[in-house]
Amino acid sequence: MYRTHTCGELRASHAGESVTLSGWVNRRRDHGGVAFFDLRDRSGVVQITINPDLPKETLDLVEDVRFEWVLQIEGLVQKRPAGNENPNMETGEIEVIAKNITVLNPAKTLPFMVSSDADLPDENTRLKYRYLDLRRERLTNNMVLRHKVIKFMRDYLDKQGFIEIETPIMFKATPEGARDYLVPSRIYPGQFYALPQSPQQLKQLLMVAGMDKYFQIARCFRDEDLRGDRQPEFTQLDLEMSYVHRDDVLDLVEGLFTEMIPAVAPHKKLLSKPWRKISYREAMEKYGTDKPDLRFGMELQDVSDIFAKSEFKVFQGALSSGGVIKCIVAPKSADMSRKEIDALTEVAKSLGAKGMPTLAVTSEGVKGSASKFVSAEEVESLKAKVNAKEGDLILFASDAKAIANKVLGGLRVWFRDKLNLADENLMAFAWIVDFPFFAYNEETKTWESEHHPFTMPKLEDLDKFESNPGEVMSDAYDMVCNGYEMASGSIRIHRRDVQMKMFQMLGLSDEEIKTKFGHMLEAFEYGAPPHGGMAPGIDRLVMLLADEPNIREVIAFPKNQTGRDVMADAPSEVEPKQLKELQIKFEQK
RNA sequence: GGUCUCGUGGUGUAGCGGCCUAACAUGCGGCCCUGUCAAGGCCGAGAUCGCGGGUUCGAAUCCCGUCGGGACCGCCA
Repeated sequence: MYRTHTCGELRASHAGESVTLSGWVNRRRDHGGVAFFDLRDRSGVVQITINPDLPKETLDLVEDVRFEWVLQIEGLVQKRPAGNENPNMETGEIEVIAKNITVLNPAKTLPFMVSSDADLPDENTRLKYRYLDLRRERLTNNMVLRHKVIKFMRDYLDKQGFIEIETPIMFKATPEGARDYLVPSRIYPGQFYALPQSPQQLKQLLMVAGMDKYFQIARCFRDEDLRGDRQPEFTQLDLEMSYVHRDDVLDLVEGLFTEMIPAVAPHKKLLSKPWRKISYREAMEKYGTDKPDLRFGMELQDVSDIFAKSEFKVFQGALSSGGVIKCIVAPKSADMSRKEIDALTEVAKSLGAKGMPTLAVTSEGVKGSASKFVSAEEVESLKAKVNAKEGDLILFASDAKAIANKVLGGLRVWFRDKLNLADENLMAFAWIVDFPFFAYNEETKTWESEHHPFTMPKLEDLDKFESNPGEVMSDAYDMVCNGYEMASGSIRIHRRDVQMKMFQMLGLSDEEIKTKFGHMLEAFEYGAPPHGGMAPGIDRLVMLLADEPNIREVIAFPKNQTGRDVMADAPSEVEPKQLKELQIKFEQK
């Protein structure tokens, strides 16, 4: 038997028990006479005490032991001598007096220390030795937290009458949306499976199949460029329900999250119960994004009316070409240096701004790049309207509304980080609702579905489908939290005629519709129930709950920003024989 | 595809034209040490400063290119 207990579970109540432990040497402290090892397993760390009265060969062995050796310890649990307790350790009241030590496996010197997060190595090195990096308490805890989150979801949904159903990883390529990862077929040369961007079609077909309430911890694949919160494969809690309206879905998921957060991450507070519902339009107007961070204010304000007769050419120009003048007020930032303002202007430009006029409210009146061009009356009405106080910095965007919103939304987040405006223990969940159904693509001059092509339009907008597609609202919704999109969902189309119209609006030919989506349309002819669902992203959720800066920290084996697994070195070339079987040849190498 | 940024012993940093024969911490090796918990003390080994080219009397340091990492924009139905 390798062990009778885990390292982290021992407490004062175990005093007097003989135990066997197995684990890694986290630290060693050799005093020449007495020596200590901290033995670690997933459950935690416990101090092993080696007294000098052990046999010589055991003491010689102790001399050789180094960090991360795997040991088996047989010993006696004892309360530590008075004054020697360590309140910083879960097991700090006791120690295990070693009677026998077995080396299960020695270890080479590791490329980095795993017993401390100080001097964290370069991420590439961490990823190359991911199996070592995961030994860190922090990453181990992340894996445990992730397990708890998924376990809670399964238990909760089970109680609510959901069943978990697996859907294929090898499925069919879809024309719209993200790029597909393709899997060549050996049996059908020249044909490909696609890895699902989400189980969207399959879960709808499960509704047609009468499964009623389905969920799955589903892996999704999208071949797009990566970010800190985006991996090529990621995990969603995918769920779908029959005979529901929007609020049935929202209430269910809100209930799940509201109960889950205190259970798995008690230090996190919820912003509000029930969650706010914010229309897409309001989110864009007030926060400049459809995934607002609601942990702080600094809302965008439209001040076009104040500058209707402005002398400032920049403002004039924006208004005369149909744009707006909007601003945000950054608290206690009137003294920002020229250098900082310049750097921030670059941020604004990267978001599409042509410039970034500012007004600093100081005891000696307003200063800043716009101060020369604004009248005293304008300043007074501005200060009153946006509630700017001495020491505040007002930043403007004057442009087409969409650009102004985007720029100020970006600056708002920049100030959040600079001024520490957001409480990191707050989970500011909200629903974004009433999305437009179509988005106009300026490049291709076509209408595209804003969500996905299976989303139900609002019934009252059906007659605007052709006359005014931009005004059609959809029964889609997003869950946002702290500036991240956490989930996306919708009530789906369950009627063949509406789905057909949708595909036609998106410019698909009858032939394309038949070959790409024929199975969906046919399914809808056999009595498809009204249904809807959503899919919360698990990686981002765990990232926020674990206070991690990116989702790689909560994924056991993530890929780097260029989509590479640096541990196994994938993707990699394959044997010519494999390519030949698939009848694949490359034009050049 | 674009913008910004980083690359110095095993690891993390400092150095940013000559004081560099590259510093500090940690890890590593050796010795000492009976109550530590980032144990402590002493000694020692370990880096052609990512790579290539250029400027210069002289380059870790400046310039160009390239490779690799990260952040962001595009992209992500």
